Amino acid sequence: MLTLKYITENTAEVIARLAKKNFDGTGIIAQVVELDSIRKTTQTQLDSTSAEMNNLSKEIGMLFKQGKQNEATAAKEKTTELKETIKELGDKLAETEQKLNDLLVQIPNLPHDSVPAGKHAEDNVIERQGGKIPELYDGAAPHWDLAKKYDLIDFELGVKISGAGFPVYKGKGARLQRALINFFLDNARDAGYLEVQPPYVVNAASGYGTGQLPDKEGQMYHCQIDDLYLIPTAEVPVTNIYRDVILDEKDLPVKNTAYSACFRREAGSYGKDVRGLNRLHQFDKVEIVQIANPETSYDRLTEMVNYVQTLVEKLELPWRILRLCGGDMSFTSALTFDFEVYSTAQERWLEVSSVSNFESYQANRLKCRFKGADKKTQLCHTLNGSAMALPRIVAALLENNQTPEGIRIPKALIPYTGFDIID
RNA sequence: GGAGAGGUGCUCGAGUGGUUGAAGAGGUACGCCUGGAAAGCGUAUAUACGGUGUGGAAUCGUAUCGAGAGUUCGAAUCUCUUCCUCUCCGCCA
Repeated sequence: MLTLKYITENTAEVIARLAKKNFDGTGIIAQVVELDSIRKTTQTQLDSTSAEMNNLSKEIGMLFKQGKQNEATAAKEKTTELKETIKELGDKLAETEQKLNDLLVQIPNLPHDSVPAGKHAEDNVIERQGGKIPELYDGAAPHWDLAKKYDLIDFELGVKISGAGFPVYKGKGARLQRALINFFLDNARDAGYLEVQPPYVVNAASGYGTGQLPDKEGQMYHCQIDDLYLIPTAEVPVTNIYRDVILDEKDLPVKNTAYSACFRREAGSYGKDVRGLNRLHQFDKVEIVQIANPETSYDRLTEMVNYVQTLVEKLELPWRILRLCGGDMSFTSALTFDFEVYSTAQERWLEVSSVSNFESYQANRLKCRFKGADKKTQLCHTLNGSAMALPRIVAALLENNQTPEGIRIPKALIPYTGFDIID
């Protein structure tokens, strides 16, 4: 969330910038400002009353030590009123802070200046593109047909075992998955990311830390008995490594990568968007995360985007990078680039990666800070990106590389698959 | 799952009701000392919020000894709840 201080010191600017995200902040910001001033005066009153109480307690202690029982007992009587005041002020402060927090979590992150205005996906700006869209032979098929033809993925079997959206990968289909995971992890390692294996279930505190809770609770699977959530992305456990942590400035940027299965309930999505591998309840993804110095976080973002670009290039897929407009960006992001690859048989672009700078929005919730030479602690910037999500990559690989003889594997991937064609 | 022990600052470790934000040690930083280094000596070394205040600073108050609630004039110290760790037993990939 945004910091209270920034909001109250830059109200006009905050409201103006929120408008780019199509968020009318006029009312809520006014409420925040008012509650904050109540909070401050209450805090001041509480502090001075507590100070009075502390002094009185010390006096009483001294009096008892000196054996002046009567004076001590007399002094005790004075504390009753103070106690009540402290209780009242404390309750008021807690209540005010709760209200403030409830408001703050409803305010989205401020978009970066370079974010284009716009309301929908059509308003996103194509940053650059590359690769070649192949011409398919007569009789070329969408990936769900190819998956069946070559017995790579069994969607019906997944329905029997779990339900829709939980496919079973088989044979070369399963090996292709494993190859891609290793390919992505090895590349990330070579790019300087430390590989970590995080838990796939997280507690509520972690969900709050990265912003899935409280508003997007319905998107995660919840194990009620243990009050744990299945992760929708490795971003959640990996970023939460740095919750309540004060890093040393010289250790920045922190670069982590992780493979994980991801679980998303995605309630209410039906139709062609969810056909085949386009949208699943469980899928595999390799994530990259950086914790950065605010001064250089946009350099880090560029670095991450360039890195992801090398992946789609090595996979020989037709790709393009979109700079998301204000209306299409996530709640928590300040600037997001989406990667899309072209799915030739479906004749549509598929989102395979989203790389974002959250600036201090997540870090504020996480309390992820760093301390530099000046001894001051300040919030880090957090960034993350998919590098990459497997299902749509697989969809595009199958469709774009199909030939009458079989599906050919891109060169860079062959050392990982151990085969060069699916036939 | 059963029985027991414990959770204190960057680390170790004292502390069973009263100037304890917290002894002592270690680590780290700066200074002194030295031809240089070690040793030695000195100083500093948490976070948040609030007040006063500044060019940067500084300074005062409040809170925090796993978390939450309670007893008390006063709690790291007592009570309750909860989370976690360790040891032994059981179960298990």
